Amino acid sequence: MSIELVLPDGTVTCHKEGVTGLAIAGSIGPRLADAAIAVSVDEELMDLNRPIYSGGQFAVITQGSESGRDILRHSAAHVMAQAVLNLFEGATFAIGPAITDGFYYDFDLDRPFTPEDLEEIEREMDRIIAEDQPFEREEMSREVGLELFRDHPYKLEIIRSVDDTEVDSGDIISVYRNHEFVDLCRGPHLPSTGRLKAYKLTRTAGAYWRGDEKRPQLQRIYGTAWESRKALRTHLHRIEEAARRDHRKLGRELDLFSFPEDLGPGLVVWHPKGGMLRRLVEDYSRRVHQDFGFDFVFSPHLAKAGLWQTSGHLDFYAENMYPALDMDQDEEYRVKPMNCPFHVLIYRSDARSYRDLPIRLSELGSVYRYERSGVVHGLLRARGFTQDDSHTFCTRQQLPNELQLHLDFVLQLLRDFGFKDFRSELATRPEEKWVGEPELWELAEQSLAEALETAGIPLRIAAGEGAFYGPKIDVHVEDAIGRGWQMSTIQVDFSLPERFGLEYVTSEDTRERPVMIHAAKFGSVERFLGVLIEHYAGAMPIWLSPVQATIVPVADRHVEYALEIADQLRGEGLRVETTVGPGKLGEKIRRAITQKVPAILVVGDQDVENGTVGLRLRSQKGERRGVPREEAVSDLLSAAQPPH
RNA sequence: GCCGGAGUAGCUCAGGGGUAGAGCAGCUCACUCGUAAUGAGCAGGCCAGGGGUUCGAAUCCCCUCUCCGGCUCCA
Repeated sequence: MSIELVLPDGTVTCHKEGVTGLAIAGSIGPRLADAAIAVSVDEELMDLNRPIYSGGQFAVITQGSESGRDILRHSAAHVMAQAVLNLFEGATFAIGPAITDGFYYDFDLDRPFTPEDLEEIEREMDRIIAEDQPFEREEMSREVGLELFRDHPYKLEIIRSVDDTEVDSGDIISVYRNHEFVDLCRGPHLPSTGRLKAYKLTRTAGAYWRGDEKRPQLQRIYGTAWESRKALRTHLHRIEEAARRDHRKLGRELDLFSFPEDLGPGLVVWHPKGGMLRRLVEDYSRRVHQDFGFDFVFSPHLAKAGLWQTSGHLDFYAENMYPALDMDQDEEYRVKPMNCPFHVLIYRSDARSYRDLPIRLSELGSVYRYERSGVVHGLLRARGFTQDDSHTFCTRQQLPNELQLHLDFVLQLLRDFGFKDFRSELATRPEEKWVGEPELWELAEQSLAEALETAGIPLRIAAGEGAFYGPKIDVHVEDAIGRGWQMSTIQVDFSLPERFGLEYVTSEDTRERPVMIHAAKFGSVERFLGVLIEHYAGAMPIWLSPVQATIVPVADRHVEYALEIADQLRGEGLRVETTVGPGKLGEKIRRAITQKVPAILVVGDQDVENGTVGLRLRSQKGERRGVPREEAVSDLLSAAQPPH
């Protein structure tokens, strides 16, 4: 019997049944065979040496590809587990997948791993790799598997939970064996351990079995593995680069903000430079909200517990809320974790007609959420933060247009701050618990999907992952070093209008419920600034720089001229500082550069005489001498224009 | 909250049972200088907080707090 395999370029090839992926790769080209890690037939990944019995779409998975790396990392995880079981008496192993940029494996043993343990494990891994042990796939019945792993309770649990449909023939599980080591595994794997060229164990951590804190805590070891030493080095450099950009470090170095211990975890104070940066971002937000037809409202930080009862937050959000405050007798108050109930009350403060809709209420609203002590992380995860929040109330007919408008808004905003690559996630109606009408859900989901398609934003549909009260989209950006961040969120809500009994009068003089759209464009102002600082590595675009230009006089006799130029720039609305006082020229310039000031103007004898400046811009290499003063001013002014 | 690591001057870090050190930053003085650190001097610490062991604790032990890396959750 022969089988037909279709190559990615459309070529149809014929092979004997039972041919291996490696043989096919070899028949295409020897270099391909060298780079091959696995193959796929109709999307099903298979080991290189596994016989193929059915035809279909055929592809070779090579080592530099993402799925090739996944396989490599998964094999690295196996080798690490093998090393750990060899070295640690009584250790048992749980689960060890490939993850973004690396892999981990969870173990249960009577003590945590130490940094020295990692070195020893690496040595044992090196030995296993040097032996070039082949990975051999073996299939067996569930019963045989249960017997094989009788000493490893986590494996038993996995075997019992394996879905019948996962392996074609129902009751069959697969394991991979290399020398003395055997692990339950779907595969595929590298042909042999010797193919692991570059890996590194990076850190240890505690992790709950199946991510459930009620279950045993295991000891996790993280590692990373790459197809070459060079790729590994590049990755380690990227990690260093990320550390260099850490907004907490830059926040201190650039004197933007701090987290004083006396305040408490997750609470930030903004220093003058950071305050300026934040104000610029917020001013931008207000401007664009106005452009898009939003109205501005304000609300307090507290409300009676009853409001949170009506809104439902005390039912499904209580664990993130701060405990009740006793203010007046018998009356409890709660600090707000969200702004929506306040905006709902504003809507409800008057009888609304269809002529009033849509009503778009916006607020830079500070909220407080109780985050567990282990999760706070600088500006990215704080306990007190400010949302550029809005709540739009519209008719169901207006919903598609409104969603389009919100998405346009979000994309303009993210683009204006220098983000170029977006993707988005659409969370649709959950299977079980949900409110509203199915047609409305569908309309909302469709409008969101269409809006994203029109905008050309890659979309992942998270089927059934929506909240019970409505579908939502999250917009993620990719930063300058390729990390993804979730920023904006647009959320449709069929529940709150119901809970608060919101209505409007239609043109037929009947009553209808409005639909509500929650939208946070930055997500949180703090978090957005944190991401922005990391994206730009602290070197903000000139329109956002707290100090846009530093004027440096060469000697004391040039101070007067320097101040004159500073005044002129300030008069044009630029943010300028002048370095008078002691210190050499080089030192002052160095300071301005390390403080990431985008423009440095040096003035000396020749400049005073000719009415010029020396201009050093962050965006250009080196400096320009003798630039006419007016030219420098107008250059700076045009460079400092905000995008909107 | 849980697991690991760590808290020494404003910052970055050394020291590790015998009464605290460096570099940078700060202050003073001198130098007045043309594009990434001039030199000298001065000042600065309840060694996170509390308890214990000891003749003696920054150092060893216990508890608490905070930070870092994860788990979980999310903006």
